[in-house]
Amino acid sequence: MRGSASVLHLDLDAFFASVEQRDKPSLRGKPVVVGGTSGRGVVATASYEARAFGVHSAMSTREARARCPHAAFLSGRFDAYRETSRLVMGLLREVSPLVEPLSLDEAFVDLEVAAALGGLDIASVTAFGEELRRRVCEVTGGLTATVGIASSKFMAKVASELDKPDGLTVVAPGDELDLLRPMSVSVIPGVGPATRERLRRAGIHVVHDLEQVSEDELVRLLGKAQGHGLWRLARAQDDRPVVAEREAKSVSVEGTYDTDLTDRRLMEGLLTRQANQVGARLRRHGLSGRTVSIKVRLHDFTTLSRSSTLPSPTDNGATVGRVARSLLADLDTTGGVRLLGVGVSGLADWVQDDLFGEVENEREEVLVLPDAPRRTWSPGIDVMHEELGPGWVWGSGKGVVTVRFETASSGPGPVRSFPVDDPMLSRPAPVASDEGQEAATDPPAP
DNA sequence: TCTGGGGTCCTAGGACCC
DNA sequence: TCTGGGGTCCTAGGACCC
Repeated sequence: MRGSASVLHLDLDAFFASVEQRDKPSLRGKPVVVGGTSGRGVVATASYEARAFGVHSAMSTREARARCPHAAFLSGRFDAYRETSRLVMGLLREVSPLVEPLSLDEAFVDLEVAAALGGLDIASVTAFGEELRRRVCEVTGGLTATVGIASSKFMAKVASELDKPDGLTVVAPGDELDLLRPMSVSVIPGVGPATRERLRRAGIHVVHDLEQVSEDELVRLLGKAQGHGLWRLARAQDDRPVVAEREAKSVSVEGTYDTDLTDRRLMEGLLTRQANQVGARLRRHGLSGRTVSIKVRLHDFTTLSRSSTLPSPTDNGATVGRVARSLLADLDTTGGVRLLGVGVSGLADWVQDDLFGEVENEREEVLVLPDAPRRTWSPGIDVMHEELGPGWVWGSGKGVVTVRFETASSGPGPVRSFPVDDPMLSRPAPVASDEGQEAATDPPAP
């Protein structure tokens, strides 16, 4: 905890949904839900208009549809979110060299090293925060952000929760405990449903209760790391620095399927494809890793993981796939599998020279996947019509795709329907996804 | 027809080494 | 014959975060 309010936390409000409302004028002021739109999807972000109907993150999309049937349900455009995030992070780095992104829509900024800041008194940091919010809105084409400023990361994050959306809260040094004491223990990062329940059983509900418990008692209750950490945070003691560069520790791809898988050959084919995506991603970031893991979620939601560590790191999708399939071979999947995933950890930030040419003949790969539809019209994605111009998919089904023709700068536009295979209609090429790259960058068959 | 995807960190036990 | 520690690596699972 510092002597001045010099840690800033910025949170873009309802980020995914707000990007959609910016780019789709007909959705402004309306409930928008971004997330998985198929059978087992969950909500990633709900606009505030949808939250008014009780829709929130992590809720199943089915439940969200029941609560707010008239909302627009969109599958998400991650290229657009990444691009908008890039603009915001760039702006933050202009105001301070020390910026720690937490996700696409959140970051800490260290104000102690910020340029153009008169002082770290309350009036100065408040003015700074307001100016930053104004510039975020400007650079993103109208998105709002909520800012919290305080003497530590923990308190800055708590502060940014207090006046959402489109708000600013500064916690003056010295006021931390008065603010914290009456709050639920779940304001503390790391206290989720399981920890909250253990604390509840011990009669600990709010931060003030936590403060009364000895450090030894907390360690006994929650374990070493969490016990010590919680004891400190309950006293607003937090000296974690803002860290600009954090290196990735793992890379993974997983998927949940609409119906449970029972065919082992199909599972192997899916793992193989995921392994190739992991390999492509490793190579794109100049990484390689030694430990290959698979994740298998059974029909009853029990989740298994298996891993195997190689003698030297790899970024080769075929190698990852071979290990992944052999790990699957040891698991009993009778009853069905709802999720499969492949990951690589133990990363090295160097690519190993392939001196021996990967003596692997992987071209007998089990590719028994059903042909993917040539074009899929997920709700919300951008499309281009040769005569009508740019628009977005409103919905599709029964061989018809419905498009609304509008852009961020056009005002609400008209809706038209087309056959799904209409040659006039196309999807703009993705910016930099894993799709289609893995096959081309795998080593050729001997 | 409950329950995503991409991550991080921690714990605990066993192997292995000194 | 019996008795040690400590440290590191690996594996599986769980909690948590956005």
